[in-house]
Amino acid sequence: MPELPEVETSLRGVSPHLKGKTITSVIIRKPKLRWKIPPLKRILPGLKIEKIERRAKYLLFYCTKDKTHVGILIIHLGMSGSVRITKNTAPVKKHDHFDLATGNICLRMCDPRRFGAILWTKDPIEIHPLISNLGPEPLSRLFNVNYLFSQAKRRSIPIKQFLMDNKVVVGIGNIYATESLFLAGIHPGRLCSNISKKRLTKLVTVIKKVLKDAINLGGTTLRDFYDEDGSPGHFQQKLLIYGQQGKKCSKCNTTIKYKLIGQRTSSYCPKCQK
DNA sequence: CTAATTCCCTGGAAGC
DNA sequence: TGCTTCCAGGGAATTA
Repeated sequence: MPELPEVETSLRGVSPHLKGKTITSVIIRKPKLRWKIPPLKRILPGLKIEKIERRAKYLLFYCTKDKTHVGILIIHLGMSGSVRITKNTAPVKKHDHFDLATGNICLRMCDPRRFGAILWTKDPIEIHPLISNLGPEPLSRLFNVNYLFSQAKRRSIPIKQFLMDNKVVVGIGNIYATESLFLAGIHPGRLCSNISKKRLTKLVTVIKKVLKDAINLGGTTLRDFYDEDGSPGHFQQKLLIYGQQGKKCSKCNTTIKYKLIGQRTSSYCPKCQK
């Protein structure tokens, strides 16, 4: 399930193969993922991929023609999507829904559950409706304790749901919210407005560390995530609390429990997290 | 505005 | 073996 580290891993894997290249062909095998895919066969060929960036969990392919900006291809991996670099001629696997080729090199998107999205916009990315209301990037300076404290005190939801809210901070899903709260010693069900500034300082620090560590290990592969080679990430071997219910806490040996918070399973150590 | 709930979709695991 | 049931998940849409 791609969260920020998995999308960042995808970006870093794919970008060197595609940056500066001209798109030669497009194949759409499944016309609709989360939404209908726009008529990219007619739009993209001949355009140059000027650069690829990530915002939240969106991959952004900036396309130009004769050095002039034309539009941005937006790819969201949903919960089961992945992109990889293949040869054009490589056999198509089940759920390979989309190809973008530059000569022999092909960006191929696979998405079994089809919660992903492929979109096209000519507008500046900041005004796109999916992007314009997003909170700050967690690895940026905008995401700091003063910001988090001011946001948290005007909301009344559990801290875990708060962290997973895109308007608060982007890119943090169930895995990294769960891990960060364990490392910060905060119970996932605690109301966000009821946490001291000191504890939120710790939380900001561990969120940044967990995300960076995961990026360095190529992300977390639980079911569907693979990098641009088709290799899995390795962060799942470092998971201390996510999915560990019933096992012993690595810090205090207490049995790890879990409960539903905001319709998501949330594991926690009842002794270490208050 | 916030918060709570439902829905989209399918593979894999568990239960019988 | 083969069925049925449940669960995972981001985030948009809907409702209160």
